[in-house]
Amino acid sequence: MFKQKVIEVVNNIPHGKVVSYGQVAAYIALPRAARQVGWVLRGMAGNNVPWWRVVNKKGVISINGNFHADRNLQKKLLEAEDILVNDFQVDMGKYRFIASTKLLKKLQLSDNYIQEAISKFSI
DNA sequence: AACGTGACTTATT
DNA sequence: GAATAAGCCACGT
Repeated sequence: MFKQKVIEVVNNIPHGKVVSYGQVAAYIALPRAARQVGWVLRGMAGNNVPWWRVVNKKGVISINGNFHADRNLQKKLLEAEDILVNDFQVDMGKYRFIASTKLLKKLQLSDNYIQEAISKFSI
């Protein structure tokens, strides 16, 4: 299930780190399903999922005053993990979490795809 | 089955 | 850079 995989990836983001939607999508072998990642996360508020560690590619909090969740809450949660949030933006170069090959293997990705996925988001 | 909707991304101008 | 356009795909109607 798409939803389950998203949850698994998000649950593996360490404290104090963030990932982008596209990153999560790439980690579940659907590199172009970034929107759906957000769609899943939309329903995750209140669950035991660190949804606030997911931001868009620029490191900006992608919530725009929706009623589901608000960006001030996300900002607050990030800051609670010692992540600097400046004008709803975090420094991706500093805080981006790069998945380990171990984790990606666990997600049943092929070896060559793993290399691709990792290099894509590395500096 | 068809269509609209995005907590997105990429390419183009 | 900003604005635009076009992909993208799970999901509800």
